[in-house]
Amino acid sequence: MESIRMRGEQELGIVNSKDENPGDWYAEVVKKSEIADYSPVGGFIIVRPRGIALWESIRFYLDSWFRETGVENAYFPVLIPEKYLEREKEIIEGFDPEVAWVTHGGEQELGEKLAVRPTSESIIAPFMSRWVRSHRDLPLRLNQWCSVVRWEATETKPFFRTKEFLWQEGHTVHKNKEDAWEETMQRLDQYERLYQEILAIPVLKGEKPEHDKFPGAETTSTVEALMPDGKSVQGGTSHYLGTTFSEAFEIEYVDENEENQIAHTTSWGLSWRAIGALIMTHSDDQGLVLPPTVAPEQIVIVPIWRSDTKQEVMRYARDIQENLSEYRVRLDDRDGKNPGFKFNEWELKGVPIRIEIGPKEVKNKTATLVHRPDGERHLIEVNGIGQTIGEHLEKIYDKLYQRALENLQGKIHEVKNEEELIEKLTTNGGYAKAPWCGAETCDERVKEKISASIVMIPPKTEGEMEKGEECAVCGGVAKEIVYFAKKY
RNA sequence: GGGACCAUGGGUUAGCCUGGUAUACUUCAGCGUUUGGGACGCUGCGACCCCGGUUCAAAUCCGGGUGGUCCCA
Repeated sequence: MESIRMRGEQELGIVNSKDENPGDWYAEVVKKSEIADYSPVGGFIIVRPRGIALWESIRFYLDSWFRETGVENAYFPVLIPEKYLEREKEIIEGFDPEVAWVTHGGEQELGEKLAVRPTSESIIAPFMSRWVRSHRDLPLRLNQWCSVVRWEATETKPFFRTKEFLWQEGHTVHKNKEDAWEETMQRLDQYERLYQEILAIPVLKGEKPEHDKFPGAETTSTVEALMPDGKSVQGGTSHYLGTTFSEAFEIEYVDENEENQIAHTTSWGLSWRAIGALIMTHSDDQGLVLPPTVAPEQIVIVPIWRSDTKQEVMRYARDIQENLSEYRVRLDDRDGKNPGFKFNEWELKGVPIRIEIGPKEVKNKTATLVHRPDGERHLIEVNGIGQTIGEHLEKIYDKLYQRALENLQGKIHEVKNEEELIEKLTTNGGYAKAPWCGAETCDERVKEKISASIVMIPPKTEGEMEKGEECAVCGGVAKEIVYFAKKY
């Protein structure tokens, strides 16, 4: 970093520091690593191929897990008639302020305005109602990969908060509460798995408090990820909707005893915010850092030659490239760019492993291998390189996960009163684990004071609360332990 | 919901206070020389966020937008 600055006026790499200037740093990483650009319309972004590649990886894993567990993909239209949206009272109340409306087709004003979907319950539920007749039709599990629009006035940030975002939304119908609840938890577990096994980010699972549920939901469950700056990201949510939507849209079935029954539904979604969490968690002042699981290139080979050695170096490098064909590997054979330039460029773009090939490596039948996250170097035998690389990729993944885990573990603070809560969250960030009475006003009060709020209520199995505990905010009788945090 | 700062070729930037021909580096393209941590020479392309006002004259001053970043609630 210093060396780049001292080199003079040229500025190709990242100049903002993640610690000192996280906002500018994030914007700079996103743009210079060719992940995304800003759109001319505020709050929208243009996602470039390297960015979409990340989304496609996420999609690939999640989609295959969904399929393995009985989910089918479908597609519903982007425009929803106002009447449909209005059928479920809480949906319209919850989303009304941020719905974008289509009022014209060409110059012609429409008879009924059409909502650009902020979520699709209200267009999917009526069709589920038509398709579900018998208990034999259940469970019905549909998912769609699409974008939704929420016209939030608040400040936007690429991937974390954009007016349009890509996501998947799953919608299911079940016979009873038990089945629906199981579904909700299964999807939440899959989100947890995505973060922990694919994105190298540890998460906490829990429920949202009553006043922060998805509109119309009985319960909203969440996976929360902690960013290095101490703010929490809601990484994915899974809702048990009870019979709210079944009642509004008449999703009923005939059971084994020929009795009419009301169905129970769920919905669950994960958006490209996961990409934001990914970038924010691992990247550094050199640029992007990606786990091998999602990196568009897992390995880059940089040949280093002089005119008299060029031919043999290049031949050797190509051999290695072929030996590594089971991985996503790129040979950077550009002329006119020297190795140092290439090193920096691929570090900026987050390629997990760099292989340096020069005359020395050719002579000794070796390869020099460098880990992106920390510059760790290894001189390895070219013999069996495929397997060796596999081991190193795993090592890199573990390094990233471990680092993120340490950040998380060091930032969960148990607090007993408001003073401690404020002190911990304003100085350290992270989570303040506190007893809470259940009143929204207490959450509001913390929000007004330090703009932190309850991000989740952990499962009851985690740390039973002692009898007679007091709410950390108002001192009243505490009902449960909750996690407060500042959030993205 | 309130406030602060910012906007000049693809990127970084000088000029703005004190109005007059816009500076440099880099990227990019071409040619040649080059390659173990951001090489060099020559040639070329390329910009004052938008709308309005003041003025003989606006990148510069004034007003209003739009976009971005941050802080507070």
